[in-house]
Amino acid sequence: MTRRRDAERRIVEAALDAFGEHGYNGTTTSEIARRAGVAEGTIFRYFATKKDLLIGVVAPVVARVMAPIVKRNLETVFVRSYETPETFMRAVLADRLGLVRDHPAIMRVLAQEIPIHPELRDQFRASVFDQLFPLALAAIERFQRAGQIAPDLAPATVARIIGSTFAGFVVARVFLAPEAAWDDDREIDAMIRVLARGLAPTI
Amino acid sequence: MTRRRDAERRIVEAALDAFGEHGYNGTTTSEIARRAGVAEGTIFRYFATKKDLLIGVVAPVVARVMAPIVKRNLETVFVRSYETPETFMRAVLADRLGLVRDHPAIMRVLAQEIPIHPELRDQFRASVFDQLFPLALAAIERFQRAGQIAPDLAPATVARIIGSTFAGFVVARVFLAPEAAWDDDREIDAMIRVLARGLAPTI
Amino acid sequence: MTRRRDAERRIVEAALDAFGEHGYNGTTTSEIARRAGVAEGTIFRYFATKKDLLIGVVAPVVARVMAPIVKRNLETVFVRSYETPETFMRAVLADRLGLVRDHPAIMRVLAQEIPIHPELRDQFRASVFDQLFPLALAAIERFQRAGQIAPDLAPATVARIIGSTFAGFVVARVFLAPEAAWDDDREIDAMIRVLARGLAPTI
Amino acid sequence: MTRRRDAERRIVEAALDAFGEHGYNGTTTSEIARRAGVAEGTIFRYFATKKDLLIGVVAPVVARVMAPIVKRNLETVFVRSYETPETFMRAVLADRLGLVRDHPAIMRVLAQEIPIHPELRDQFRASVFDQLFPLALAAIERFQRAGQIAPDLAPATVARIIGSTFAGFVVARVFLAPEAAWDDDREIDAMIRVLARGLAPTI
DNA sequence: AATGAATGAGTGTTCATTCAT
DNA sequence: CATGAATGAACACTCATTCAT
Repeated sequence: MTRRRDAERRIVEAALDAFGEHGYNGTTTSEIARRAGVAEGTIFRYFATKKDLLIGVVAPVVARVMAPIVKRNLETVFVRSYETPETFMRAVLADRLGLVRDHPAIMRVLAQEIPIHPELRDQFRASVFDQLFPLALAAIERFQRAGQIAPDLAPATVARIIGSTFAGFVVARVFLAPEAAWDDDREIDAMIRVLARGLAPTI
Repeated sequence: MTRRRDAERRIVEAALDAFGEHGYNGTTTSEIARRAGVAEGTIFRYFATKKDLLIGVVAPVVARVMAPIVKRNLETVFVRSYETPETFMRAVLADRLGLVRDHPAIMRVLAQEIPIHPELRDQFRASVFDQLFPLALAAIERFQRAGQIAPDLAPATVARIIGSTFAGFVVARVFLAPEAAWDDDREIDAMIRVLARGLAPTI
Repeated sequence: MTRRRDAERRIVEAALDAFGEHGYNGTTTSEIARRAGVAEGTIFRYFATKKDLLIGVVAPVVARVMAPIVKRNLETVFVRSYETPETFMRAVLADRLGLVRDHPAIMRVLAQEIPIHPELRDQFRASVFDQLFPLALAAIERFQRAGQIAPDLAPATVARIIGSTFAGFVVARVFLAPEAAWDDDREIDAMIRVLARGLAPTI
Repeated sequence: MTRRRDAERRIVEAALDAFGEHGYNGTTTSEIARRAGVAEGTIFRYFATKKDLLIGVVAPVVARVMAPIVKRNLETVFVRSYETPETFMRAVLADRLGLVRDHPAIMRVLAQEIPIHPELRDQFRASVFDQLFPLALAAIERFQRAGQIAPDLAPATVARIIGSTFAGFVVARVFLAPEAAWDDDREIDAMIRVLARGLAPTI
């Protein structure tokens, strides 16, 4: 039993690593088997096809890992009334950065394969995007009504600017230069400060 | 000559489209030949291997299309002394958005294949990133010395925030929702305003 | 012991059914295991290889089921002096039809696999054909000497005509149209009558 | 062009031989390629799947070789008013024997694979059986009305007896003992005589 | 120069067989 | 003994590349 779960887990991890390095189409099942330390046939005991390793392993990880975390953390984040946009953004960023730091390989594979596989795209859109975006818009509008974010900015634009800034940091931090000496607190402070002032209403 | 260049051009365009849709590894040379309206063997008269269609077609497009434009436009952009960060950012954004709008397929393929092919990554880094980033940092530092951008922000952080915000807009605009009704001027105004205020020194 | 024999019997029956439906090469051991309600490994406790399920199960069935019945019934049939070819043919046909009706699946598998597996062919030829044919020829010659079958017909030809006519009925009856409403007695009467008259000496 | 047709023909012949020897499922595409003297990939230039080698080569041969010959020869055979059942049966047997003698391998493969592949069975039934049987029944009924075949015999039974007798000869002649010294004329005479007398009305 | 048929190494997948539990 | 997870050789099929025309 331990063995079994162990083999499946090793296959999934090997597939993630390999997909991340060479892409889905550039990865052979024999390489996954070699990396996982199992026979090639063993892969197909757990996943009927190679695509099931993507859809059935990467995507469920989206659903299971992302959605719950998203729901649990972000809902409290968004529902909870933050006093200022700063504290709001700081909470969101901490959550998202933690998520990516915990699952960098999955994020990487997702980013690479989503443009190519419509199934992945649909699943990702439905399970993640459609749940996050409305919550974010609602929170932004609340801050606009409270006079803490400029009311003439379209909420979608605000969300995109915040999201882009965070995503840029996460991508640079985790993918582009993971080995650089990052001072996370300083970076986060800088981003929060720039965004908070930039989004504030004109006095 | 015209004939020849014509065939080569059609092959390159066909490869770009196909790579963009199915990725490099998910595209067959026979599909490229079919799309280009040439025989499969003809492809190999112009490109010794399939990878040369990526390295030798996509990447040279990076070098030829990006670098010159980059050099010509951005150098003037960066060298020219802008009066305010607003005008600076507006010029940069206009240039980058134009570039992506003119070559969306190449951008897409680049984004997809760069994580997979080290050669592409190196070439891109050398020809684009290494040329842009120092110029951007220099401009930002100039604004900081002029008291127009907060001096306590790390120039690299500033560059990343600006770049992320612009990239987020471009990605949404060109790739994620190209069919939506975008009011480019309004979006650009919003981004510039948020960034300018956010980056401004504390009074 | 009962258990064991029970499992073995279920495996054999499952194999027969599956071989009959998809052929030997088209049947997987896992399907046999599923049909038999045993684990895949259990099959190999009783039969060292898959081929032993054909050679060692189907063929022994030929030897055990066919030969004894053959010997017991047909020897009495052939040895016993029938008064007329009609009664002789009627006895043979009844016996053969009963055999096929009792073991239709084995007959079917035999017919399908004999052309492919030389071992099966040899075993079948030795255990069945070589025992039947001489007896049949002897009986026919006896009738010819008794003036009940035309003496100018080659005994082998007579045997073949009788055998073909019976086989055609059996095949149609058991395999081609098993669900049709057959009036066995009428069909048998017709065949016997046609053969008896056709084989009778010219007056 | 000659080359091309030559390769396709060699593949078909190699497939026929191999299927005949080891059955469809027992034959590998690499063996077919080796026998045909082409690369394995070449097979798939002409036949998209291995099954197309069966369906698309064997079955069309049924349709093309059998049906036309059937239509041309047998229709004239059946439509033409024969004076006696003897001449009728002699014509039918000559035609069928010729067909099998010309395409023994295809007949063999058909016999082996028809029980396993429903597509083949349906195609064979529709293109051959459904066309032959009604014609045969009509001819038999004509002879019964003319008082040349016993009227109390069911036409289907008569057809089956004639067909079985012929099939038994063909099978023995072409498949079981192709190397034996056969006196075809004598065998045919014997069969025709036995059947004609056997089927004749009681005086 | 252009073609596209031929190639064969390589791919995802299957399955008879083994063996630790 | 029975099990069924693991195995890996073998399979049908693909596709970048070659080359005779």
